[in-house]
Amino acid sequence: MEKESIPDVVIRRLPIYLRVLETLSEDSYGNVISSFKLGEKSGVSPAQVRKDLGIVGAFGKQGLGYDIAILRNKLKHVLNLDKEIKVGIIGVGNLGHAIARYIIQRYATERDYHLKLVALFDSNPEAIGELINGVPIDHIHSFHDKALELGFRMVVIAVPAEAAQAVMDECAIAGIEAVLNFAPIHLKAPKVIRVHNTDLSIDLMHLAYYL
Amino acid sequence: MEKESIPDVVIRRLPIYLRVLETLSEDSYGNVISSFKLGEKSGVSPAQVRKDLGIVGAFGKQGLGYDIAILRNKLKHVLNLDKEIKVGIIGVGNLGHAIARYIIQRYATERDYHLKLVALFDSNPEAIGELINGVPIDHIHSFHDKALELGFRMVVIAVPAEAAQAVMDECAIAGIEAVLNFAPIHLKAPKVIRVHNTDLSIDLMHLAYYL
DNA sequence: TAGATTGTTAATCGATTAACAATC
DNA sequence: TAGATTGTTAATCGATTAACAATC
Repeated sequence: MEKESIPDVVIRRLPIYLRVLETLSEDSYGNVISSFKLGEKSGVSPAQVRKDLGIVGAFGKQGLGYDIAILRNKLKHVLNLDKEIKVGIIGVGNLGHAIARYIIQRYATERDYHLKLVALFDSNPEAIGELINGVPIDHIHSFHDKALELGFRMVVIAVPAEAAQAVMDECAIAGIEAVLNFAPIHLKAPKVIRVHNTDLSIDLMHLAYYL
Repeated sequence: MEKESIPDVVIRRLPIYLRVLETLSEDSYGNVISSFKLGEKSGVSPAQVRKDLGIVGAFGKQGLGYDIAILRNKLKHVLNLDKEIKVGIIGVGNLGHAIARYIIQRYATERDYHLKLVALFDSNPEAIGELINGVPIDHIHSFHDKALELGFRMVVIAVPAEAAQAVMDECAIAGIEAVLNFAPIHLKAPKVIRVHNTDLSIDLMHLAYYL
């Protein structure tokens, strides 16, 4: 249960399990799912599922499986998703726009979706003030103030590669703790910030190998 | 050099190395980069870089490092990126739109960007016929015909979760070989199709653990 | 009870790191 | 030559899989 004791590979699979459980949740209380079925719907082996769940302290019943509602709550708790998580987006171009709308829409339509978009930033003066589903675009200069005012600690970076390191440096100063980086560049960050990267082109190039 | 002999973890890092080399390429021929510098700019250890490059058959010179132009070409060749790769997108909502524009824009502005968007598909009759930077949106019903006609073997799925498995089944029938899936669901596919998944919500939930 | 499925251990497999002789 | 950096091996580390006793 200690932070350091759960390997990142395991943490990475928890949201996948959670996603499966969420699609099952209508008919849930008292209901049960086996590691076989959960694994099948997650693309993970049954043994792996049981190992992962054991590691995070989620246990089932022999002969039956895991109680869906209990498991769902447990996974949410481990992932910090039992409280609302505020997110800011820096860079509101094509991709930033799409990401913003995606998060806002899921928050609006799914009870129990705990990611809330609270701020948008861009450097283009033309864009400042524009509302995306009610959330205004602020100038990047006000990032530090807004971060403190609104209290978000998670940020999505969707600016061009050239601007990304400067943005990351700003994040570090503002005390941001987690960054999802869509800019196609490896960012330097203090160790206290957790950075994950995702890059469409890299994914496509990776796939190209298998053609 | 045999397909089966290069582990996927290694393949996954090659586009990252390539991305770094690309930013260096202006002043390249005859120029050289060490595993230390390449590793630093990639977020990978120097030992790892040397191991990876050795595995794919890219070699440097002791005391100097790797010739940038030669290494770039080698990596492109290994990744199949020395030929043009045609890509289709299924699902042209927010995300599909953004992905389409991103690929088209990079293809238009970067010499040496070998991913070419050749087709877009959606099921919404309102969208059919619309052009995105010159590429028309076709009805999903014509997917099979268009895939054969245009000859693309790589597809991005950006439809809602409910529609994704049916789309994947269509891909299998049409002989698609590589799929990048943005739908938040684990898709079943024949083993001959390589499927990679990317899901914004899962990335954010993963990060939430570290808050 | 009989059948099913867990939780956990041990075995296997694979990836990363360290180290250094070779050599440019 | 002296300094730098590769290529590769061996050691370490960590993750996955198999198997099965425990037990619902």
